[in-house]
Amino acid sequence: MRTSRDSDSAGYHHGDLPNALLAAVAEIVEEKGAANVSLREAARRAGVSHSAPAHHFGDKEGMLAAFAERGFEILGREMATGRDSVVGGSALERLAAVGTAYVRFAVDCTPYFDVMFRSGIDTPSHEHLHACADKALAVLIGAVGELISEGGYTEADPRQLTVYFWSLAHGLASLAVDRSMPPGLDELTIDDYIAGVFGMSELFNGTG
Amino acid sequence: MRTSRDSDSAGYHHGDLPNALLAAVAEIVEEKGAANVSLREAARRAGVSHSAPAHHFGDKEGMLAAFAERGFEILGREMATGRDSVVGGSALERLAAVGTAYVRFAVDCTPYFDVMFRSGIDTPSHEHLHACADKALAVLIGAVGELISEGGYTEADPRQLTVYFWSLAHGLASLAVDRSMPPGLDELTIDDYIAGVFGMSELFNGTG
DNA sequence: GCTCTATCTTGACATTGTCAACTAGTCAGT
DNA sequence: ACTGACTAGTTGACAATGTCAAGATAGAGC
Repeated sequence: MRTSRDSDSAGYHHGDLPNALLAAVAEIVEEKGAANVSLREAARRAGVSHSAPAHHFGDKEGMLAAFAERGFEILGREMATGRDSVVGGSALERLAAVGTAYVRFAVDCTPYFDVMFRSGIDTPSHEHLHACADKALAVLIGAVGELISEGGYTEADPRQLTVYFWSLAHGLASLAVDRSMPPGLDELTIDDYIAGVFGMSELFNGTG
Repeated sequence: MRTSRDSDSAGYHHGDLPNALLAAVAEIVEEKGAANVSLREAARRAGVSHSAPAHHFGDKEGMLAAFAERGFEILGREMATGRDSVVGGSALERLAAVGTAYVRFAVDCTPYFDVMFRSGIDTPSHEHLHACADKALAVLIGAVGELISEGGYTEADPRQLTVYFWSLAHGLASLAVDRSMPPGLDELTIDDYIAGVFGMSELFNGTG
């Protein structure tokens, strides 16, 4: 009978309900914020009954967790792409590119960022989500590792350095996402701040 | 008739309902997370009817905004106290103390931090809240200003430097609050990371 | 006394998350 | 082709929530 769903997608009744639901989630977060996502609204937009989502995601947190997983996959890809786009550069430049990709992801894909980090979802309690998060962050950890081995920061604690860069990227991302800069600070663009913040890191010149 | 409310507090029926409600909010956020705060639950804990909160805070967001205002007041005080606790130190040391207070606030007063930054509340649309936020951040901005004037960073853009330190503090605070450090990173304590992250800043030695 | 106003209560309504029971397609094995 | 099992989705119900309108209550000012 193939309901209203138009075309090709394979599957049983709907076609590909999980994807349709997650697409709806993205819409809703964009329109009304991560706090106002509801299972029923997502179901409505996907054209199914109000309790269909539960069969795929269990409950509301499950749906948000699935959405967040996609976010971490995208984030990981973007960071890797950023890193690889630096050819012939230093380890510090590659690390800055990873950080830049992190912030750009938050700004360009705010719905994902919001659900991943600011929706109150308990990441560690969702096994697969937790693994996705670790996998994405491995890109950043790897870039820090390269900085240590190639950049001569042999005395630095890799954990400290990782948290330093991660904090920098995550903090700037958070500030950029809710554009509530104090007066005077909103004159510069996000890109200015990205360049400025990661440019500061260039003051590290192997003396650490 | 003075209902169940026991003692001294002044006022009409309840005594001091706004304070009682905000105290209830703190409890609820601590127990069930910022996403699970409800007007009715707060009313229940304060011993009033389910729609009493609306008369003080308008709606749910209004209640969270009032709670967040308190958070910004505390945060501002804590940062100022941190700054003033450094006697005879450099501007950079005072700035590091401000940042440390920021992170400690997030860790020690997580309910406030969560509602202020991660509850989906739209700060700019709440005038008084916005002012409170600006006032608190003025402490950080001031400390950056001192760094520039006293520390010899005359070529640095104060906006860039502010966002740099703010990102660092806010990012570490966020990471610390949801303790989802990747494997290996959770061996160090929050205090280790605070010291490490703000210690990196000491690599800035007036050459910027 | 009386009125006025701030404070709080009651009752209602639509929306939500979740659960149990049910229906409808689809496939494997015979 | 028939049966049974399984997957996908529906229907109906329930308690909880945010919000609104209307009423009740208590203190202030006169």
